[in-house]
Amino acid sequence: MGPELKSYKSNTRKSKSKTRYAILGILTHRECSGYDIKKFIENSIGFFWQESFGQIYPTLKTLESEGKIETVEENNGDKTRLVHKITPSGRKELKAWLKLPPEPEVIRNEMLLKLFFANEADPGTLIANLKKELENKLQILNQYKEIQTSLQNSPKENPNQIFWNTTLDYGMRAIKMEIEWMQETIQLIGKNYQN
Amino acid sequence: MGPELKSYKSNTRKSKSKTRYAILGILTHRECSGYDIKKFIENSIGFFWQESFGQIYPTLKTLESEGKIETVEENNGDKTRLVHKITPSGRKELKAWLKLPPEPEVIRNEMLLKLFFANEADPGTLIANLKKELENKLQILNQYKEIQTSLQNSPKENPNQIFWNTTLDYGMRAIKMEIEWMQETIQLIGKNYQN
DNA sequence: TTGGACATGTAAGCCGTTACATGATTAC
DNA sequence: GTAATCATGTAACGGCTTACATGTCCAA
Repeated sequence: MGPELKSYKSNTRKSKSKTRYAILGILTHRECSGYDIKKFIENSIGFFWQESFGQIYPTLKTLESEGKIETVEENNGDKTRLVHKITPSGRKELKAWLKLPPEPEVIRNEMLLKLFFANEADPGTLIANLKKELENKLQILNQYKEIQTSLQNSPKENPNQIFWNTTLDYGMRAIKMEIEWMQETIQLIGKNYQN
Repeated sequence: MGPELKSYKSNTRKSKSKTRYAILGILTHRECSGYDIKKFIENSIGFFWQESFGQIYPTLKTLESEGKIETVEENNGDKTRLVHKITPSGRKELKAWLKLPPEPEVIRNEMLLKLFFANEADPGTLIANLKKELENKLQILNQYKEIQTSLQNSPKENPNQIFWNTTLDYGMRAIKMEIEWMQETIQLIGKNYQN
């Protein structure tokens, strides 16, 4: 029973997974089931953050065992929902994480990789794929507009509003930049092949 | 010795790793050692693609065993370099991959995740972190200018030039967009806290 | 009655970083 | 002489997607 049994673990977390923080953050907003969390992610932060059930459910178990959340079974009829609430300890951990500067991201953009090597590609397919990609981005822009609506439908006086707006603004700018770049790039490359 | 021994494997590749294509693409440009490949990635496509030695060396072995590249030992003195060349079979696989539309990316932006939950954050730290991030981005913009120089120092008549330029143009636009967004967001949030 | 949404979970297996191991050469 | 760069590799481990498994409720 020496001091090595004390949880010095909490100071030395080397885990890189941020799933727990995404969950804790959502639970500050409202109590949720795992299923709700997935839905919330999809229609609010889905354009810059994704989680699968395979991550969410086990993480919820872990968070409960650590006392960061409290889980209550909610029954109506035969149907069971596990509703999770953040605890003071969980909120503390979230706040501590929010203070840390974000870690550098590993970025992998397959479209750019293909374009970089496009001298080996078939010109017709290249341009067709870029146009397809442009269509995708235009559709995504529409999805953003839906998220915008969904975020603005939250109650007035929502103290999150300014942060949700700036976050979404980032996404809007990013997608618009991509659309402009694609339109110009398709033109430029098309012109290049005509000569 | 039935037909099941034939390499139908090549049609059913389920692997998601694109390391092999990055390597094959680079080897169309020039023959390289694994070390060279890492360097090339760092100072040309590093802003949208990263690979570690732990991926590169084993993938080179695999590619050689599949006949997609040929490896020759180059000795001077005690020093040994393994120089890899792409084979016709390797080039064929690269071309086939280039035809496929890029797969949807999983995007995870920790900065945006933190901003989204920033109502739980300490305002001072939040703004300090955003400013730090802005400094990072300004530095990255400078790195892009170095890559620009490095890419333009390739021999004239480089048929890759147009693709390298458009790729870099994407990066430049992206980073400029981020810088503008950060400057405005820092202002906006700062103003918000004063009231 | 059938499909879709709600709801929770597990397990396999790939992917990729990181740390480790080793050694030569070059520049200061 | 010593630090940085060149050079090649392996192994552990964690992270995450995907597929699978199971069952309810509701609407068309």
